[in-house]
Amino acid sequence: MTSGVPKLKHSLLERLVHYLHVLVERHPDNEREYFSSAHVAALLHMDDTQIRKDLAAVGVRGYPRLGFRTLEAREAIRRTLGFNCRHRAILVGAGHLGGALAAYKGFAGYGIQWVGIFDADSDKHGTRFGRLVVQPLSRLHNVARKREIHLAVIAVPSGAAQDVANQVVTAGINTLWNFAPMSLVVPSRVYVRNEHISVGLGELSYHLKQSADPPC
Amino acid sequence: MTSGVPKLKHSLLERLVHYLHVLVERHPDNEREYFSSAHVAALLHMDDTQIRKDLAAVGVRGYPRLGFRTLEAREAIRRTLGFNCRHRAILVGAGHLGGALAAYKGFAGYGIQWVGIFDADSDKHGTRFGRLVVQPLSRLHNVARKREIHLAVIAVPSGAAQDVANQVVTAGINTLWNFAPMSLVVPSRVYVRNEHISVGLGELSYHLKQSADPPC
DNA sequence: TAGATTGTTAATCGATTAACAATC
DNA sequence: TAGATTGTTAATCGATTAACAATC
Repeated sequence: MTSGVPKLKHSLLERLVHYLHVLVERHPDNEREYFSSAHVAALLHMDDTQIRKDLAAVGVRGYPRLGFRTLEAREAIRRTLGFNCRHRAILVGAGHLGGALAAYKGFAGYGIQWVGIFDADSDKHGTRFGRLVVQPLSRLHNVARKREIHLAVIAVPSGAAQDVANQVVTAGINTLWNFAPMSLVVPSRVYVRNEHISVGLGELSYHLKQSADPPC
Repeated sequence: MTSGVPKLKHSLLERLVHYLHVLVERHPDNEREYFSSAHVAALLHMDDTQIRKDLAAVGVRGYPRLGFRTLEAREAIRRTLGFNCRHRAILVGAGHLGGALAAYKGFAGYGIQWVGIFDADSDKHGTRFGRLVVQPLSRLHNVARKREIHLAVIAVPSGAAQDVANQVVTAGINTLWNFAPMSLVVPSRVYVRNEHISVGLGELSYHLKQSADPPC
């Protein structure tokens, strides 16, 4: 491995997303030209040293007495995370969840560009989702041949997920975002991010159990 | 802090969920009476010592030469996470995402029992979601008065989320599962788990940027 | 018995936090 | 200048991994 750019840890990436929230979405401090590491740290219940180190890691330097430039930090984080790139993505599954994802306007701000929506159910074919029309999954190959597709979002029932994953991988897509509550088996070159609902639920359920009175 | 039971770390809870997947859902090894820590470790790309320590933490002892009893470990994890409890929950938001959550059969296996679905949009009132009918949010207080509600799942657009959170908290619900892509301000006694799509997206976007050719 | 696997202690590693000099 | 805040090194803390005796 002779790559010059070290791969950033997931934990850092996650913290960067939180910083971005604070910097752009969460607080009316948006408008402030500078912010201090202590300020962000307090909002996120973190140590301020961590903030400074993380910002240094993405190439942002602060100014003693003033803090960090909001605009500069925001753009550096966005660039680091790749939110300024255009990620061409397809959505497989036009059910409730697929509909929710297709309807979410926020994706555009993160660089996601939908180039196709697919579903196995022929009743759904032709249905409009914004600009796009639901197509049979069999058309995936044609779509993928025309333009490189970077990401496939899988929002189908568990029973269909592995089959969909196979087809998507065969079509040459190497990054998968899996919303089906099951693990997918894919070749090692393929990257899968699972959005398993049970992880969050496990945490919540434990919390509910702990605070139950009388104990469940 | 004189509580006898130490609060388990989130990281442990998350690992437990993964073990449960492997043990019940993921592999046909379901049927095996025993499993070894090395086996689970290999499937999850982890160190086997970690598995043994985690199982010990939830009170499961293994048997030298044999491993751990599948059934015993599974039930211990489920009990630890509270999946054997009945968590009475309401769902606020009957849009795409709310529909996806209401339709997900898996929740029953995690102890979630829906006791009400609410939406601000009067066009949706009366719509059936399985056994339940969408009600106006104003009826929340009545529903909450009849039976204690443990959890409120918030699946409304960003703009409405804070308002919904306020009402839910006023109705006496102290645990929130927030699917709206924004942070909620709540009293400190209220526990919020955020399911922010941007966290997963940040990781994926970074990965896509790294593997982009030509670089985005 | 020999051998596979656990349980646990010790060692390592990495992440977090504290301290403080440098800066404007 | 005094004071607030960064940048960075050192210290602490906790999590991970290695080692190995105990067990069946």
